[in-house]
Amino acid sequence: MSADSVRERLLAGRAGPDRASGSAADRVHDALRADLLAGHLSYGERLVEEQLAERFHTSRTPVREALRRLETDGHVVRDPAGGVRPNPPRVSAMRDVYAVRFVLEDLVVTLAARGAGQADREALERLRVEWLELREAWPQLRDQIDWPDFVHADESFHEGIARASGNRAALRYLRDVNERIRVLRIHDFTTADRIEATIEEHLEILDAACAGEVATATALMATHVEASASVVEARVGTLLARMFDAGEGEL
Amino acid sequence: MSADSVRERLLAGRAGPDRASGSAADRVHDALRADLLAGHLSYGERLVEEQLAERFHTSRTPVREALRRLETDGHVVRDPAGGVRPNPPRVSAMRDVYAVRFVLEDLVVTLAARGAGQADREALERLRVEWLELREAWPQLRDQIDWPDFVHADESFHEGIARASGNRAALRYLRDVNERIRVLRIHDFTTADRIEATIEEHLEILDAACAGEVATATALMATHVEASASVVEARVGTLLARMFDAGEGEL
DNA sequence: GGTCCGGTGGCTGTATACAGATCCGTTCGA
DNA sequence: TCGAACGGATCTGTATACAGCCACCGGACC
Repeated sequence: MSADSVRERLLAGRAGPDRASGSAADRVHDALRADLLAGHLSYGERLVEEQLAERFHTSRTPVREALRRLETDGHVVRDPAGGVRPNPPRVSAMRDVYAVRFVLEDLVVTLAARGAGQADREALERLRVEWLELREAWPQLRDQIDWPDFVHADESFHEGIARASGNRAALRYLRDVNERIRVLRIHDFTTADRIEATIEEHLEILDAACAGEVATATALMATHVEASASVVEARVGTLLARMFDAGEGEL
Repeated sequence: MSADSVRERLLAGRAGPDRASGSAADRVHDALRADLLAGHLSYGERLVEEQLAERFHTSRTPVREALRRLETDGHVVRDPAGGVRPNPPRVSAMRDVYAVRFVLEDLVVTLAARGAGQADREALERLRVEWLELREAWPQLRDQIDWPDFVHADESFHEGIARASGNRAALRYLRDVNERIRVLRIHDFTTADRIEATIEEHLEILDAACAGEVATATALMATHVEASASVVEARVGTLLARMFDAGEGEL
């Protein structure tokens, strides 16, 4: 397996499902979501349907729908004065979502490691092979990718576990959780150390899960998610402080 | 506290937030949701924007929005042939959602019983008083209410715990969980026995939580939710079998 | 008889006009 | 000078027309 193909897979989920061929509502939604995640919109800025329609060369109808979707995903909040504005990240809200993530990740890794179905076990094994390849390829990749993009590889790992759990509801809720904390988790992988540690942790979890060692797998997963939460909280704390100083957002 | 006022509180949440004054989209959404929960729509029936607009004396625009909301709440699914149709309940999907509910209820009761904040502790105490009153009033209420309506009282108990946990994300996800299993949970409270047992279990949980006995509270909550799952699954199993015999839905 | 192809109806996606609510500035009066 | 009412700008909610897609159906050809 070449480093290039691993790199391709790693970057595949970067912008989410890249549906250039989708409806106008999809286009607007994806574009705004990307802007929000990249921090291109300041938190005071109001997003007004008419203006967005003009910007995306479409009418208000698709824009309306896109804004509603962004709202239910927690990316924007309604402004009493009309329109919506980017939902400023708060440390307290992040802690709440992470607490939910802990218990959901524990649930899916338990189910996956218990491995009732043959198909689930095989899915775990495939995931393990992928991450073995990624570890192999990392020395070459580290100069070729923007490290924050690694968050998408990380998400695909956790999504893989959730799939292997066979619990579709848990998968759906974990996706929602990821959607809500992605804007912050981008700040997780900013050093090579963090990425290399993450790769090792993922492989340890997969080893335990594939071996059916439920207790080991859940313990490792708890440590893994805990570490991510700590790193993100530390980084985000200083980030929010900086934005606050700059008068860009409210805490 | 009179039985009447308890009854009033108990039935308050019956139809969800009853916003007769809301937008047309809200009206359509609430009406369709009520129909779906009451089982007034057969699972084969396609809901088409134009027809619904005529039925509710409005245009397609609010109907569109209502259908999208019902879709994200899992009440309807898109039909490849156009429109949406009621999402037929499946036992396997119910088990998945209940597995998520287990871990979320465990999380919130843990947080609530740990009771970091004074306000949370007071909220728990108020909830306990409400259920003491409900137990008191039950002998009179049992002839005055449709027992399935008790599901709304039950939900308000669990929502109260989630509020007292102080974790807004968990509260949001539990609301979503409730939204998805309500159509089935209606079949939980069809006997006086079940209702009386539920009241006692709620009070035991609240006693433990108010006393800060975390382990006891979580154990009681687990037993409580487990019992609900069993009862619902048994009832729903026969219900789905009957619908299937009648050719109304697909499994 | 089966399969492929083109027509056709139905439904969604989108554009656009209009109505109603709300907020802000201004002006008039005390 | 302060307050209240008026007016206008702005934005969302809703109605409606139009365009395009897609499944379904019927017929022709293999």
